[in-house]
Amino acid sequence: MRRPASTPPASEERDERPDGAGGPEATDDNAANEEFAALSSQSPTPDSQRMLTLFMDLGRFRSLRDPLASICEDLNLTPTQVHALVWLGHDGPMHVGVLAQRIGITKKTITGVVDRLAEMGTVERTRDTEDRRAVVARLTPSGTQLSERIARTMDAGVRQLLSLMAAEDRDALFGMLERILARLRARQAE
Amino acid sequence: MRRPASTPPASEERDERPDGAGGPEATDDNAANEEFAALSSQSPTPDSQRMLTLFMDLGRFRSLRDPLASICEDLNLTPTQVHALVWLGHDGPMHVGVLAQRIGITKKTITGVVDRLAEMGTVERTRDTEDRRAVVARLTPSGTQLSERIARTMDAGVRQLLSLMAAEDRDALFGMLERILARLRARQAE
DNA sequence: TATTGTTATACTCTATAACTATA
DNA sequence: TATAGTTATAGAGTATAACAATA
Repeated sequence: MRRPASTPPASEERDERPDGAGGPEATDDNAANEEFAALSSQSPTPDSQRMLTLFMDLGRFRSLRDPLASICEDLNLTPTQVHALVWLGHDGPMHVGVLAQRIGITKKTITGVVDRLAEMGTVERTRDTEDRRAVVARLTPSGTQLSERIARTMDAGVRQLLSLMAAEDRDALFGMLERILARLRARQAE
Repeated sequence: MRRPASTPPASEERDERPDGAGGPEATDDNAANEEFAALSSQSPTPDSQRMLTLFMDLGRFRSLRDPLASICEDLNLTPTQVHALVWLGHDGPMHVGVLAQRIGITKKTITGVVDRLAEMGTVERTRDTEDRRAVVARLTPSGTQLSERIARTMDAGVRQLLSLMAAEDRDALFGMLERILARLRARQAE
């Protein structure tokens, strides 16, 4: 899964992997990367340690590995497949390269993922008439049905989380997340 | 990765996969499962839909797939390996079965994971003298060093998140998470 | 008999490298 | 030349099934 542990970085020909993959189009995460490098050289703060401890404690109740893992179990899908179906259901048809960005995998990997989704009849490929190099992935009716089922399960998970919170905490959380989002968007616009 | 898509459930002989895997010892997630089944049959609420929209919007900036993905990149480790090292570093030596629970994989899978970690010299196996069936995994000095490096990177990620929030929001979030945790613990104690 | 792990098998995910088609 | 995807190859993750050792 990883490089053979002996291959040198060879940073020239590497496939772009926009991990902090941003807006609908390209993103410049250079600034974000530099910021993170600066942060990495600094020391933990009381706040960051407190937050990490909370995360680990929560991880004892629900695995931190993949929030969508339980959905995969029930529907007999892999995490990657679930993420692909969720994004296609939420945003509609898109280039497979963009889909790869959303999921957080490379363009080489997305080919096989879309292959298998197409084989099971949930996704179909078409060529973009504008740019004939590009391949557009789109949900089939059966895939739409499946993605809606996933969305319902995700919604139930969210309701389970919300049921653990008092009403005022819920409202506070919404405001908090919206402010974080506004910051991210402002930073992206730069 | 999944079952061959044709195998019947055969719910008798299946390996236990405690996805909501709880405390240090066994957990009864029967109650939690029943509650979730009840939630799944209900409809989305304005709150749950608002929350889901926020999640998806955040997912455009940072892939929702695995929060630790970027650490894997840098250190040339897989997500599963990172999670194993994090838990062993945080909680100390433990039975490989417990480690599997923490990560969210089955006991069949943990064997290969620990195999590879042992090959790269970060983890070693010993027998539990109390229960000679059980195998204890423990970090080597080199593994401890690596897990500390991962912890520092995680801390930087947390500081990056906190830097997006106002001081009062940070305090509010801590209180919120602590109350959620208290609820989970109370429910577990039942 | 029940529990803890391991082994064997098969499929999926993933990255690297080399390639094709289009811009 | 640069970009969007695909193909080929190989290592790692994962589940099912069958098994061994211990309780």
